[in-house]
Amino acid sequence: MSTDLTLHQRRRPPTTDELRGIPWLRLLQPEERARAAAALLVGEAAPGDYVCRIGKPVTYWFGVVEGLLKMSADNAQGLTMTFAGLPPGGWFGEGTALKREPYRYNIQALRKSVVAGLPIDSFHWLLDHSIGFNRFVMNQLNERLGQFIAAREIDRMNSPDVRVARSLAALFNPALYPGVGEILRITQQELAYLVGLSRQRVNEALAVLEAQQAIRIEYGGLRVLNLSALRSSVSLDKH
DNA sequence: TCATTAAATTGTT
DNA sequence: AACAATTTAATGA
Repeated sequence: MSTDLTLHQRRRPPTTDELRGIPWLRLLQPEERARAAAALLVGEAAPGDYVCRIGKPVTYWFGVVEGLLKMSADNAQGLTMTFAGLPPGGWFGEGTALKREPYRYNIQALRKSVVAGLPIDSFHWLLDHSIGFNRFVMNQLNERLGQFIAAREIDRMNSPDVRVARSLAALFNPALYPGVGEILRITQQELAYLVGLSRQRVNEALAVLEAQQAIRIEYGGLRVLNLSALRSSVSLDKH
């Protein structure tokens, strides 16, 4: 199924097109930006590949340029809990990078993805020198906190329709994932892996959400019509 | 550019 | 889990 850390083998400098998709670069001063861009590396991750694993030392601050990743951890009972899906424009690992601690979760590619990495020394240099960068990281930490709390709630909910709705709302968070836009590129199979349901149940849940005018199903993805409806979605199950 | 074919994704049982 | 239907991507004239 998967091998380890192939990202760390074939890596290359990012193209200008890829740099455009990195949301925090435009918050930097020109000199800061030049320095960051020179340090950035990108690599490919095949489906099932781990970008980082629990316990490994932090070497990079990672971001998704293209594709889709899954952030998860195993709890004491050995069950896997998915915290978040990471669409393009999403950056993660700042908490552990800040403290130079080992990773606290696994990041795995759900499909062929392009992942960017900022070496941890450059990460700290930017923290020490750039106000814009600090703002971005602070906002990122704040939003992520809310997302972790939401993930725990989602995990406890038993209604599949609601789980799918909330997970979609999290994936669509414009503060964390400015690269997503109004169309979210995700297949129903990928969403099923993310939420922990079967594909046919996800398919059914999406149909319900479409009937509620919250989304529109499209081939290979979906369009979010009403984000707040997804967030506040409540179970309509019969007793 | 168009037509054909393969591959991916979705809808249903 | 399996199957058919649909959409997209790739190929070559």
